[in-house]
Amino acid sequence: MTKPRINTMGELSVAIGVSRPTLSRFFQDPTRVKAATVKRIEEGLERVEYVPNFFATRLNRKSTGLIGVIIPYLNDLFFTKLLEQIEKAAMTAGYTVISQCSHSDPAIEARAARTFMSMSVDGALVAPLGNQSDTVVHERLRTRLPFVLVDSRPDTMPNVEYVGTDHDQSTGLIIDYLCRVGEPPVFLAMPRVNFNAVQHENAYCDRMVSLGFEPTIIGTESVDDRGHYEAHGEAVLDDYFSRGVFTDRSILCANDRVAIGALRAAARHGLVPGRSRRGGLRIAGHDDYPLCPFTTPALTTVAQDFEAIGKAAVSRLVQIINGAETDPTNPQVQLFDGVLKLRESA
Amino acid sequence: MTKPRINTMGELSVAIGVSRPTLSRFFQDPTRVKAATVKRIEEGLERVEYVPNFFATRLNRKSTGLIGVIIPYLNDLFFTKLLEQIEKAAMTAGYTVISQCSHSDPAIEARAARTFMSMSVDGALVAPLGNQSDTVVHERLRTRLPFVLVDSRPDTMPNVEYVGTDHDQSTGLIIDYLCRVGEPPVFLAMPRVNFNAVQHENAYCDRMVSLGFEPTIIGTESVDDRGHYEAHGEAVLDDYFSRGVFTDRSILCANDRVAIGALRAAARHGLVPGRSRRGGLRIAGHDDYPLCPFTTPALTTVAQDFEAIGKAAVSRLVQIINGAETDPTNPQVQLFDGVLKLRESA
DNA sequence: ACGTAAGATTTACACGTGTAAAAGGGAGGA
DNA sequence: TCCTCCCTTTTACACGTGTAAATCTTACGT
Repeated sequence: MTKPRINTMGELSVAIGVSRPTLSRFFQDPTRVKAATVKRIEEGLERVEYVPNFFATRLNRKSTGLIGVIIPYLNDLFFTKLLEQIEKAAMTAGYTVISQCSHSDPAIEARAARTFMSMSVDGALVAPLGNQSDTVVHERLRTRLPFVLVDSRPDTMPNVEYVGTDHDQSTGLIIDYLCRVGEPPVFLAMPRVNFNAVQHENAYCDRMVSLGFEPTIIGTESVDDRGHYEAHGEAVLDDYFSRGVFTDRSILCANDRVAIGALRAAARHGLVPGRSRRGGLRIAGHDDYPLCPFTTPALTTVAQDFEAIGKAAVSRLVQIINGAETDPTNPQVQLFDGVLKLRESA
Repeated sequence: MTKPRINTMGELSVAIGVSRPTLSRFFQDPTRVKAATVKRIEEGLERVEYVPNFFATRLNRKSTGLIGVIIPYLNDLFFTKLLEQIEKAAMTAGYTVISQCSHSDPAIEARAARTFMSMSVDGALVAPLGNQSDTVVHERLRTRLPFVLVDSRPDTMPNVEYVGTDHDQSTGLIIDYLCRVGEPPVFLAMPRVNFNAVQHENAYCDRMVSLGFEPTIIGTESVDDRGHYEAHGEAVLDDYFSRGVFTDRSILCANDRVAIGALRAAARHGLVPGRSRRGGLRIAGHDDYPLCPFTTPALTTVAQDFEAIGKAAVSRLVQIINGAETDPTNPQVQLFDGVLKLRESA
């Protein structure tokens, strides 16, 4: 029933009569061993149980086959969806992902970075925490390892490889739509914990101005809330709605989680946002959070292409790992377009 | 600006004039080194940059200080919330968490288990995939390492330590409430991909029978959907509602994600579930998914105590790691009570 | 000045595997 | 039969740290 357990390659080599270095080659790449020997080894492994020691194998290899990934929050489907795509892409590329979460704490983010360095990961993929991120930490990672930023990029680090969404395009897309079909939108911002937050605001202002409208931004005053975006959206709009303000306007939210809070505020005030009633209240989001099709009303938003971003980030990182040149004065930046998701809320 | 980099403890020891074994002790536990020496070492570390090699340190220690955690899905706030609590608890207990996601694939789950064994993690915490989980994999982990199951427990593994929610209690709680205030509920099940699914159904039936009502279960026919619970809930109820069935009943959903789909189905049919209208449609969920307060109407549900479960799981695992006896014929099972969250939908 | 003990150093070996160089073996072709 | 080539084995060393035992240093009390 329970196969005898073997702990070292040495024991294994005497147990199945194949030399240890041959076993070493076998476990790294079976094609480097004669077919007949492969068969003998595999038969041997049927009889005993053995897994090569992870630490011993990585200790001497030139490449550890590891990719480190840092995401800022765990309780946000946006990042988990991104992580999911990254893990899948890395797996097909033959890498093992070590993922760490910052838990919105710069100290933990720094700790994760140190772990990666001490593990000699082949490269690191980082979705930064935001304003609180310790730039020094990222800078150190960048100079030590192949390093690609994902999702958002600090403006203090213009010299970093980056993969994300083209917010000018994606935000422009939904603004154009909103303006085409009804009132130009007010922008419900999120707390400026993130570089994307500012970027969103700017993209909104630029587009509004270029369309000849006056930008109006609300919801920036509320500080922090460490990722409680829904509560933020609800609180801000609840305040305005109860004063009778914005109840018949278009409201573009910084992201879908804020928008979900906004929908909630509308419902509390008996307002039903919808694209059908031209001229009335409309609410739109950004990101295409997985739950958007199931909100009431279903949320109109712009989808980020998680899969493309995840794949591109891994692919670029692997390129750098394999020796692709990177020019700090002119880093490669890949921006993906958003796609309009017309549903009911706007 | 950039401090000189040092790669090995040997080099570091000559650089700051402290012997290598002393440095080794310092990095494991500074209190084992005289205060004056600690100061000297720390001053030295100010001048140069050095991190101990992760693999080399773990290679020889009796304890690696690592805890392996496996969760089935990443795009489910339920599990990420659980993982978050586990990571925090582990961190305060002085352990480093290596988390892996099964991505609903038994092969990946098995691979993660193998990784843990090869990394000699001190213990493993596993939220199993469900029916598709390879029991042999769990069994092997259990016999090799301190091992605790979380969230759900296969009935094929009655001999495992387990921490989760008391579903009889939590489901009973909401059934009692629903029956007390209105019609006895129909149970909208989820695809039986999970042991909890069956357990929920059973808990529902038992309670209904003991209250003298006839249990009615719907939604079991739909297969798989690999975690698309919302779509499942919406599809099932949409079908019933369009035939005019269950439009004025109480509907208890297997979990909140199913319930969110159910709310959506109701909205599509112009139905507004709510506890205010006694005798009308009511919809309730289970788990207290973080978005529940923001659905329209806000979802009445039973909260699982993520924090308690995460802490208890880590704490129990650490006990076992530290030598606590475990009796396979009588494993410790810790079940936490759910808490009723009365909101608007029921 | 001496003895003592706590902490530091030295020495030596261990962990389990990677890897390179040299030596060995077997199958195929002439 | 011999030679050649490919694969395997042998041998030897390396990786960076843990750890135990013995020795040394230092400070302290007398």
